[in-house]
Amino acid sequence: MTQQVEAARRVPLSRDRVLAAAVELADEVGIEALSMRRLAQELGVVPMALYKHVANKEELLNGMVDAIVAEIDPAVRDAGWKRTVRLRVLSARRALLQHRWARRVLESRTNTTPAVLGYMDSFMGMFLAGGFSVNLTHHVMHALGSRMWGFTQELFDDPANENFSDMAPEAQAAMFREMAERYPNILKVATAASHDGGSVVGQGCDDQFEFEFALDLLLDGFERLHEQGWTSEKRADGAPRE
Amino acid sequence: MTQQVEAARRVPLSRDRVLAAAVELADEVGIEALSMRRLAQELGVVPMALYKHVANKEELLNGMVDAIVAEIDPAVRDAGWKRTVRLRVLSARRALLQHRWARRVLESRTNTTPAVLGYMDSFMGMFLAGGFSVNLTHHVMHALGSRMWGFTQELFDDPANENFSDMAPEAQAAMFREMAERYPNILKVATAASHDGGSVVGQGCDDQFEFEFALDLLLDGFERLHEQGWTSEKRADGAPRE
DNA sequence: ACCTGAACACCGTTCAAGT
DNA sequence: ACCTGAACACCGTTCAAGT
Repeated sequence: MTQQVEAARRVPLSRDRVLAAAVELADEVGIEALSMRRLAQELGVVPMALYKHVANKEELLNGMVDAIVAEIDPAVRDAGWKRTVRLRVLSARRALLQHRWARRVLESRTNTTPAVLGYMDSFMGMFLAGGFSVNLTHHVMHALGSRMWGFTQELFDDPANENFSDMAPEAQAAMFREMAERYPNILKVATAASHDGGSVVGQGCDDQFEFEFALDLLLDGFERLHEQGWTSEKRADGAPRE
Repeated sequence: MTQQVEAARRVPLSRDRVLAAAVELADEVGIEALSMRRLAQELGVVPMALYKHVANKEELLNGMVDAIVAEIDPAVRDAGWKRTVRLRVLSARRALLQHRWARRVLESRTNTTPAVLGYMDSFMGMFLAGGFSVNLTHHVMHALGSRMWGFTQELFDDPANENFSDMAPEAQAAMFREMAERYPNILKVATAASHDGGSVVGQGCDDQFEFEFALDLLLDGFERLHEQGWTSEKRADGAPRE
């Protein structure tokens, strides 16, 4: 450990080394525990030394996002727009899932970086190459939203009922009764979902399946609109075309 | 101002008063400037006084979310599932848009509160009442994701090009050339979008339109699956039913 | 028993003093 | 000119001392 620090001290700092260490540290201890001070300590330098390579913490986070975006596979060629888009999204999903902090950081970014813009540009290119009109491409990008990054807000991120299995049987029963009374529909859906899944509550959802379910619903919808030649453009008289 | 503080000091603190003040303060100064210390100051009390009404900051944020969720209109009756769901989502959207911090706080919450569970429960109820199977209801809820809260991650939140119009003409032209070279597709889509919109870059997107576009794509998809009697349930031999 | 000021263990970042 | 320790202005929360 001390050896690592010593070795690290010998190699001169660089922006890349700072970013790589930040990604690694966030992977290990979580994004909320990633501070400039802690990162500096990990690199064996004084906190202020970081500020020569990143302007501030905001720029550090931008750089970290770029590093993750770089891990997304390039678009496959000659596969048809639908398959190309689908594969790309699932590749993005894989990259983002490997760094659990990446989703939140990406969402919180307001200044889009070159890497992010580049990804979006190539993404739009897949639709345009597939014959989509510029107009439809625009709306379709909005509809995908953060799904183009391979994620959507999962409403039960880490279900709080992880401790459910640790609870005493009578406490479980009481919670069950309360759920049945106050949230009958949730209970119905949750128990059905875990039917062939895992435990009674929680763990029942296959995130990957749900993600692809929604993705394919949208892609099918896009396909239908594309075939119809749908557009949101107004005609000269101001009435919508459709 | 001092009068307000004086008046506030006279009324005894309560959980509701703390939460209301927190919502108001977040509306005014933004969520990142909302601190326990600042909130206490606004209420004319010592910071530690807050801890008698909320266990910690996390619980304060939970309470704030609940307050916003309470602003969402109840489901309309006898309107058909599609219309009911649509109206509810758009009502949620209105509530969430009135408090720009609410989206981020809602997303960051991991322990779902009773109010949030109640909303989700009534949301599932709309599909079930519309004749959806429990199975389809489950997947459909996942597909809606955060859209059921009336928002989706807008990829250009506050476009950084707000300052674009402030730039010198030659700087604008240079940026334009760089965009054309590095991000040709983004440029194409952006200029087309702002065709009947506003300026050349940015301001071109009607968020409300884009939101409803995606929402309706999904609702139409749900309708189709519902009519087909789609299900993800496995048959006895383990093969998917469809 | 209740209330609260001081203190603790952190932040990101500035700045001036040291080399 | 470069580097960096101390300092500034904050956090959320603990805790003991005061009433």
